[in-house]
Amino acid sequence: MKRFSKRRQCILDNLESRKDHPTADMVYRSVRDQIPNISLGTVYRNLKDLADEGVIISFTQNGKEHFDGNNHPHMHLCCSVCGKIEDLPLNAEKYAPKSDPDFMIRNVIIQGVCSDCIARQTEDEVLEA
Amino acid sequence: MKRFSKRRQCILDNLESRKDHPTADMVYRSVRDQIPNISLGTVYRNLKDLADEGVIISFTQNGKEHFDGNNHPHMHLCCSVCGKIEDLPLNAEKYAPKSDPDFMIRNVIIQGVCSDCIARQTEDEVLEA
DNA sequence: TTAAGTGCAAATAGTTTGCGGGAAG
DNA sequence: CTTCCCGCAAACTATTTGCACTTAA
Repeated sequence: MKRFSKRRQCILDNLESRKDHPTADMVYRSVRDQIPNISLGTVYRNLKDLADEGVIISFTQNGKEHFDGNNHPHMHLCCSVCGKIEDLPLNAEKYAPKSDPDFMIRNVIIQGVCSDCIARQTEDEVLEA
Repeated sequence: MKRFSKRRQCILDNLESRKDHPTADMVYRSVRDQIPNISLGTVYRNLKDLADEGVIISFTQNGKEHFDGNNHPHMHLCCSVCGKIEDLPLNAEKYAPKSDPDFMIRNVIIQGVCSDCIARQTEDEVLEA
């Protein structure tokens, strides 16, 4: 049976209290304030368990796994240039796939380039010319 | 200037001709039929370049990068249990994020559990009880 | 008491990169 | 020629895991 360990609780509290979308390493560094001898492996193990149980959300961006303690249905807008991750409200009906209407949606990720980075890229091209 | 190398062309052709969403290793194994001495590093390099140029799409699922030669706007429905990846039509206008209407959408990923896996999980729970 | 959790360090998996040789323009 | 591309193997990064020891229940 799953236990209610101090570390697990601390990791979950940390994740739920922040509004960014940290990686395992970011959670590790933050949680050491409260539990200085916690190990990175433990952080990875607990985050993985919590994600498998559906308590938290996880998704990969730029080769790194990011975690989100907010498990209300919402979307993630991700800019592949600057790496910014932003929350968006989710209209679940809108996304319900016709091919599998019972598909249980856990997370929706919109990947692309944000308007700031589009502007920056256009500038760069002008400079090159 | 970017060259039009035989390997790059072969990798792109391979990707465009298939309707699955292969990993670098899957492309590598398939492309060796035509170019037996091609190296895995070359496949990685070219896939990365093509993705950076926006010629192909890439996204990470279950810790592995998947590639898609179909760059018409569409979504990916991904089951985190069985790993199935399915294409869905996308109406880009409809999904334009309100917080950044000019955001250039490259890919939309819907993560969750497909109905087959939901059914299988329910079965398992009955067996456990 | 005892099964689950943890720290530590080693192992793994996927991907990237430096370099000398090879090919395209 | 000269610049980019490739094969190869080593390097790197993020993540997982085995084991002896703790801790929650």
